[in-house]
Amino acid sequence: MITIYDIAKKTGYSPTTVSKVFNNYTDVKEQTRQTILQAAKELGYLPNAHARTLTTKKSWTIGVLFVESSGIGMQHPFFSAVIESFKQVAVSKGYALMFISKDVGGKQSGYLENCKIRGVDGVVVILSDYEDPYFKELLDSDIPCVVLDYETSQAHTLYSDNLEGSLLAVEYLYSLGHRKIAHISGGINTFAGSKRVQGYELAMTRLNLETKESYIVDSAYYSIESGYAAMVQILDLQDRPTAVFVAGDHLALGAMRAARERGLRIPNDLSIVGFDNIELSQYITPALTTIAQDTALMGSKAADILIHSIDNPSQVLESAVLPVRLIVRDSCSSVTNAP
Amino acid sequence: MITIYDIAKKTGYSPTTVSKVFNNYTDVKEQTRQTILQAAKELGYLPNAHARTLTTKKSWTIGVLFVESSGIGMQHPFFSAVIESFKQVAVSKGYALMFISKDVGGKQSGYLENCKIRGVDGVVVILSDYEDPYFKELLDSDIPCVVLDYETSQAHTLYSDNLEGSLLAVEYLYSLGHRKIAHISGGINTFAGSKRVQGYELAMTRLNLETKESYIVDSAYYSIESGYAAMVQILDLQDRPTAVFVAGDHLALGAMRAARERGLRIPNDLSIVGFDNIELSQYITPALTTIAQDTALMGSKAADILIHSIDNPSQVLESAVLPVRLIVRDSCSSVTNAP
DNA sequence: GTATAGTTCGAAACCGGTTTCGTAATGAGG
DNA sequence: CCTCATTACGAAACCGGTTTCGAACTATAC
Repeated sequence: MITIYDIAKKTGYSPTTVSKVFNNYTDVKEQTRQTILQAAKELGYLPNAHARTLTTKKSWTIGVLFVESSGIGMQHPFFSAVIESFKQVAVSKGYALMFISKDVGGKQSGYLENCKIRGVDGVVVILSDYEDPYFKELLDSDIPCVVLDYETSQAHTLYSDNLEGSLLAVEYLYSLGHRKIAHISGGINTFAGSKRVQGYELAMTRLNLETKESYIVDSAYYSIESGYAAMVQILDLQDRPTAVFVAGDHLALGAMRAARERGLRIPNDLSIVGFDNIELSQYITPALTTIAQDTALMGSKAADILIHSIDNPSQVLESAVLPVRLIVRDSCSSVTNAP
Repeated sequence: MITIYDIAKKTGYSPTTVSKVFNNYTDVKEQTRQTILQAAKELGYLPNAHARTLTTKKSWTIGVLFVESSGIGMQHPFFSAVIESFKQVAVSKGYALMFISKDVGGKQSGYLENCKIRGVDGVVVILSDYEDPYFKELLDSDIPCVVLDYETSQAHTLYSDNLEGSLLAVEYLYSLGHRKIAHISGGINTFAGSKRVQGYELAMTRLNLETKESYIVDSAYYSIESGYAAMVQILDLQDRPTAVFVAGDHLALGAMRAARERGLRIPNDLSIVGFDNIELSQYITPALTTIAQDTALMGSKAADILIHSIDNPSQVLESAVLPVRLIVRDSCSSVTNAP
């Protein structure tokens, strides 16, 4: 491995001067700078990030804390879309992304511990379970964090306007003539899930619609199976709804399947609105009407906030709620006048 | 930050001895070991990975080189599934994953350069374009690499039996009575794509079926749009096939849409077999019959191979081809006897 | 009591950089 | 020609660990 000492030896300058060249110090003559740069190129010198980090305390590494309960991890389309967008701006600013896990080498140790050992400059957090004590431990620390899809006063936060999304969905169904609108929730124990339920309830009362308790069925996960089970429950109702607002596209997929198996046609017999606008939603039949989150914006904005916070360790916490939009496709129809 | 020097000061032992405790040296008395461990716990000591890496030359970090041409990166379901599985075993063995990018801080520099600067112990590579000169540069280096979905004599490799997959697909269609079977390729410039074409051709000749040139249409990417365009081309053919083996599920999605828009019913008028078994494929209607790769196995095996290669830097290159299997769903039907 | 072997510990060098601070060389001004 | 301010450079300490090697100390054998 070529070090600055090798360059120093070759050029006759000291390691100090060589270091200064790479750090753009002004107190080095232009000519010597060129000489050193030239020698570095000839020798194929590459800086050693670990050595630099050791002295500067800056690793140019951002930790990615990215866990979701079902364990599919990176395969989760929403999560991975956000991280991909995050990564692009982080890389452009010189940071590398490193996955943070709970245990290192088989030994359980916690996220914070890992972050400290690895010396990350900041962490972007995207979890499905924000009750995790190891996550809280990280939050309580002084490592800059931006947490997504969650609300807390302890870190920078960024989330979509889930409430508004629910309003859009329910109002849209209302505008189509639906009055009996049910909701399949994505788990009120999750931040987004609870916001979406809230939004549903708010919309219903605003529209002067009765919010029956039986019309809200809570599914534990955002999985297709959960959606299926939830829809079965709804279809067994005495007073069946004409439309269902489902808190996630995966859930909606399962819900649609359940409806179909019961012989219901979508959208003719039952209208469905999803949430998330995952890639699949446009390719299924009928294409799913859904609420889209701006994952690209969330990722890039998260990176901006985090990096800014790393550069300026001020106390002010930034927080933003991102706009959502309704994407109308084919899974909803006007309610017929026929009984 | 608490260092071993702090522990040394507190316990009265030397930093050397403290270090030895954490590295399980045998020449330290059990009692002093306990004393030091106790002090470490009380002080909240955490090792500094960068300092350790600096001397040991081992970073306990594995680089993830993960790019695909359409730029969706992590959102690619196959890629992300493999990496997720890879990550699990890597983490369990004490490694952290770090994304390797081509440029650092806006400056283009190449993968190899990044790997060296960051001092990764090895790299797992999964690309759609293996012609990238920066990738070749990495291959030529002495950094342990395991490359997925590709074949090369310069690194450990791991890929699915694409050829066999094509055979399975075509033979299945044949068994259903199809004789006019077309193929939408996923780009012969990609490793998997070319293998799948080869497999298609091999199957056709084995079955004594004529392989018309017009029956193979090459699509540049594995995108839905490409599949759509390719299918349009096929449907314009004089002698239209009764079945199409499509080299990717995304392509198949586009192909199915094109067929549907032309008024063809699947599977009644046209049978389709896909490749990859992405999550969507089971939820579309008709559910897609496809060839499944074992992504979990690929990821975990890749990790095993790479880590073994890091631990034993021998010259022998491992290579494995992973089994695929046909997943029969609803997108194929027997060919009718009617003309 | 001495020789020998085994146990336990620490001094010091090293990994590859950064940064402070001092100094020599250079140039400007009078 | 002398003073003073700049400019250009380097010695040395430091970041937080690891590792070699020698020394001191203890235990065992004779």
